[in-house]
Amino acid sequence: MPEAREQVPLPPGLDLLWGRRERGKRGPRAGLSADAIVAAAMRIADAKGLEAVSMERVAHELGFSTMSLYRHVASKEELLQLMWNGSALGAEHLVIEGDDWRSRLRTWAIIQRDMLDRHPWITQMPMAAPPVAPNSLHFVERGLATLDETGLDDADKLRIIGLLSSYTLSEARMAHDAARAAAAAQAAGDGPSGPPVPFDSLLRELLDEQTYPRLYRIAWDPAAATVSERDEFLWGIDRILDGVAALIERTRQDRSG
Amino acid sequence: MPEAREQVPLPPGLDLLWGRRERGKRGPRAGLSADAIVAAAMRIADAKGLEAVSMERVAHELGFSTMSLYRHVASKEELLQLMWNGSALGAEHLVIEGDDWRSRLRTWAIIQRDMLDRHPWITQMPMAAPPVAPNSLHFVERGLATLDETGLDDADKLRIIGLLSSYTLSEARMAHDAARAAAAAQAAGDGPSGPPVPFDSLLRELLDEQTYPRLYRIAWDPAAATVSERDEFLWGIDRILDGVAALIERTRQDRSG
DNA sequence: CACAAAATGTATATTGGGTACACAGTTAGC
DNA sequence: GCTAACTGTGTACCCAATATACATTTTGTG
Repeated sequence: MPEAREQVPLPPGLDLLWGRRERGKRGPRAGLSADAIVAAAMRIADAKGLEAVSMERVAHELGFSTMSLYRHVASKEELLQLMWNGSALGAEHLVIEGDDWRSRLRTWAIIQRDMLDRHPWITQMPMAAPPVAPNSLHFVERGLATLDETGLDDADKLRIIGLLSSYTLSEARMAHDAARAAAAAQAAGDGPSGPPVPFDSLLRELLDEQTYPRLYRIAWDPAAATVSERDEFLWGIDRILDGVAALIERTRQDRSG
Repeated sequence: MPEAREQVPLPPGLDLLWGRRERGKRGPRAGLSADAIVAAAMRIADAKGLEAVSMERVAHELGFSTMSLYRHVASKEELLQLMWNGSALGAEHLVIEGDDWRSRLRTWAIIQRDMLDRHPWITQMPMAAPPVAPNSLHFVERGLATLDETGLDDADKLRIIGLLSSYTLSEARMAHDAARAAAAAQAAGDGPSGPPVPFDSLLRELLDEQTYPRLYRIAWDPAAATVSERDEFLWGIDRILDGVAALIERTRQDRSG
């Protein structure tokens, strides 16, 4: 792999992402490319989970030898970075409809959540660095755009985007973790000890009333647990949007007052 | 390791956490214990990061052989679960001061953030299952208690706790990732290519005005980046609390109206 | 046009980490 | 004292990432 054109030294992987890694003209035409590798890795991750993504497996999927990947990708960590960026593919052509900032911002958050659900492995990725990938930044840019006519200053807009992203990412992660755990329990439960125990009865089993009075009450409330995870997620988004609305209101009053 | 007492089958690791894994009386007195192993693993993780925690290293730290750990801990994954629970040690004796729900809940969130900062590896942990650990649940219970006199119903209280937790966890994760990346760049920058590039100049380098107009403006704004990460975090907490306040207000009106 | 330089793909080997397994020594209770 | 239930350990195996050296292909240059 040739050195990056001499400029600001980018963190590993970012040079490729931003098109700053040049390939020489000599040598055989490459039968492989970073894009193909990333696509194969994403296919595997979508189908079998992130832990199924090994260099050997990706290479095999493409019909090449394991080591051939290293001619196009510096390390597995870099490959993961590229997968992250790949997951946000299409953010550049994203158009968000909506009359007011609130419905637009809500849609933006939902799109992000859907993206995470489409590629559940994203929430499992060990991220060594803040994701400064082109596609991610496109998506942030679209988020900022939803707040164009709110009168907020730029810093606050960015903070709002960060707030919603943090929450969305975290909720998706928990939901995916739970789904994985359920699937694992399912698989294990096929064994000697019968079917797995659902989460609720687990809590009922473990919580005693003295130590955890409030949780105990919630665990035993028959009305609980009727809300889907997605609705729980949306509930949280709406609370945050309430907070944003308050901020916008206050900002407007400050300005006119 | 003996089988768990016959009851509801718990996910791996939880039986130990909830004191349901019995040890026989015969045999030599154990020189090792799950607690000691977890403590050693946490020491290593605190000092050298989560990736430094290997079974070999933990065992060596304790002066035992690698395989001895497996007499007390079923797998590395279980050890990680136990570490997670260990990080929330002390939640049972937590007392949160404050006159109104808002200041109490704010304090609760800050305590959680401080806990995560004390053990940065928590945010790196691959969590295969929702954390149903005694200490974590204690902490949740304390969070619910801050909302005791708000008139909210239980389900909403739990959602609020989840919302704040999600945000806090996610923010801590990003902050730690960034810190790790900076440290890594520091180490790498000692090499041939000189000192590493700070995050801001990186963005200025990469963003072009046409594609990312809003981000471009923010990146080049001299007034930006003067706020500490902690203040950014608190800003988000306050937005969420605004949203919670709105919900409480609305709930009270619904009830009286 | 020959040939050196620059690439690509691959086989081999090393390293590191998790863990199955068998065995030796130890202790409680019959 | 005998035995079952333990504990700690050495050895072996497997998997995954990746350094290295090599054969092969292409290109630009003298």
